[in-house]
Amino acid sequence: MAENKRPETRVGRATSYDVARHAGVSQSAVSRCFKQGASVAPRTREKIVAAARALNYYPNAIAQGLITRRSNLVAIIISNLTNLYYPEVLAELTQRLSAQGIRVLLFSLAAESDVDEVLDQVWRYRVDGAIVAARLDPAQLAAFADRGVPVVLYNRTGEGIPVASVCCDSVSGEYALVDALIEGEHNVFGIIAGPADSYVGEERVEAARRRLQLLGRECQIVRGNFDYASGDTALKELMRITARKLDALICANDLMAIGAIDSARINFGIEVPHDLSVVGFDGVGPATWLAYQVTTIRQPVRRMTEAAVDMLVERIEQPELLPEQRLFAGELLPGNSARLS
Amino acid sequence: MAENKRPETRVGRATSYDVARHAGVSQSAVSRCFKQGASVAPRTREKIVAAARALNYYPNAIAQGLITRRSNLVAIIISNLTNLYYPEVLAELTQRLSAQGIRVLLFSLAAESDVDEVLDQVWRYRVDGAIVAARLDPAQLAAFADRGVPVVLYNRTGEGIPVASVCCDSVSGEYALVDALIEGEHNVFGIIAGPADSYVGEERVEAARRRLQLLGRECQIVRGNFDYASGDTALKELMRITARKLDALICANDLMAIGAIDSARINFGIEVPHDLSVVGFDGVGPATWLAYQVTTIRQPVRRMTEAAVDMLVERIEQPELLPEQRLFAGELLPGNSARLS
DNA sequence: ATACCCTTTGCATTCGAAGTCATATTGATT
DNA sequence: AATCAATATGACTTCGAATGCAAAGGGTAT
Repeated sequence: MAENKRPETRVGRATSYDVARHAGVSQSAVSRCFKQGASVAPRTREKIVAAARALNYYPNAIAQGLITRRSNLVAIIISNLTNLYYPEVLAELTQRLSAQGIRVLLFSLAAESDVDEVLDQVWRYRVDGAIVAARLDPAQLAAFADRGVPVVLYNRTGEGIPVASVCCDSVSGEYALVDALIEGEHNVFGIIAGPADSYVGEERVEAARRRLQLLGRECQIVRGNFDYASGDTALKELMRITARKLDALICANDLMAIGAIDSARINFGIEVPHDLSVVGFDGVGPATWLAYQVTTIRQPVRRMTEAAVDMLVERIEQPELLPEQRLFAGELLPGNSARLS
Repeated sequence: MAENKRPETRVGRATSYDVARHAGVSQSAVSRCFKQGASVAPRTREKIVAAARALNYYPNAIAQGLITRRSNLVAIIISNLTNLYYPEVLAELTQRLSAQGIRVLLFSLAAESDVDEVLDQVWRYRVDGAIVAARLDPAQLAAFADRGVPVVLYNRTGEGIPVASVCCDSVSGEYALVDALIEGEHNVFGIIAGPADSYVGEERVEAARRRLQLLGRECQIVRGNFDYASGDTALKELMRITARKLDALICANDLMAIGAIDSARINFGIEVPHDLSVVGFDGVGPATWLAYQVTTIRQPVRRMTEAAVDMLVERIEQPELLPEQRLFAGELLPGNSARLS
């Protein structure tokens, strides 16, 4: 400990060679020492650990990635983080992957058209896998398969192409909502759809429409884009179309439901749920706020993210595993934004 | 083009050697071809580009990182993504970094105590820099300096230790809010603070308290934890303490302000802003919803994220640059949750 | 003491691209 | 045709850790 200079004055960080020299062993020994289950004598290990600590040594994950062909990186590709629903998903995914010793390379799309540029980077970083909550076209999905990079889609499917995916069941969810509304004796139904390029959006609307049709009810559909303002706009449009007769409103997500509720109360002086019942989908935080208590389907985010991570890790370890789709039922939150009986 | 097998049957992806062989040139040539501004004859370049395309070649960023000692990775460390304010920041940062050719390694903390484990990984991946929106203790900050990894703190400072940071000015923001409330002739002031370990939380509360004191007003302070439910709880507590006389409420963030507004209206039948004025901080999406229209300070997120990325990139390129603090004034959104005059 | 086995250890090579240096090619100039 | 500069190209080494293989060490049984 007589040295008062830094152990190694070089600019870069200590390498396994530095540690080896300091401990009087070979580089191989250092490598083995940090590898779980390799044969190293206790005395040697001690010396190496001491040297590593003295030099502040951290193995270079980049070099490890190069030689082992395992980057321990997973790409998470999310289209619009501003959708209130995704932050929770992202936090869950990140923490679960961390727990598995996997790091997250995050890609957030400003526009869906940026997917190709993102994929370019994904290939370069030799990620071990990817979790995607964005629309991928068949060619893009094929690229993953070609390269042997496992993918798990989140709340999307391959739409014909076999890909592993985790989804919340739109159909059973919407059926439950529609059935509950029917119980509540509503007459004039409206639907606020999501943007046309949203997979779950279309699925939810289609399911609701079909169920209503089956039960012999007409409905008006207006398109929104999943945000608060579009809930307001769409509600106004529906009020116009139905000559203010609307009394049951199905929204493709909670945020639009909230926008519609506010609009109904404030712009039209309508009481929710007394005069108008509104239901949503997702179970985001604000849906449970006192002012809204939206009747909605809560997605089991924890179970879904757990499934996504499990499926991905499995496929990284066993690339030959076949695609599998896992569909989780959501839970009906009765809330207080709809008369249900 | 007579081959109907894949160009290269190996499991891994094509390397620069494969491309070189296919194009009949050396590996060096391939490397140069993909490097901006290197000398390659047009004819050679064509051959290489054609070969690269044929083999579906993407340079291995891991290998590049090893040899150049530049990973082009930046760590983003965020404590609680569920804070409504961060998703927007994260999306902005990610997109801006992408535009600079930098990839994001995301770390989301479940608990503040996980920072050391996260940093361990940060060192291993040899990130070029980090943007941190989480509490770092002096030792952790020193570790960044030791390793020569530039950091930019987001809405935090080094609290004595010099570090580059980007913040929204709590003091001027709270002064503006307090002054506006004073204009509105309020008498009984309450404050809902953030959690004790939040830097901005403490700063905002302290600023508001000081300003009130300066103007000769007393106030009651109750601690919340930045979420909706704690706004509700804290409001109840304040109503108890003040024997329902509370008529001006300053909340350390918008989410608690919203919780308090809902609680006041629904649990106490109080009219906001007629009987109670509530102000927040941040300018998150829900603050502008029709039902709330929170009077608040909007953080200039775009300018702040731009500054954070610029500062970081500058420091990656010129490590000798000294720490700099950039403080952005927020904009007072008058809203409709407070009587201001 | 010898033979034998099992654990430890080091040497040398490998991953894939970048960059240094020396050589080859090209073209312009005389 | 000879000369020189400028450009183009390839051979070789490097980054830092992992690993196959051979050799050395340590212990036990004979």
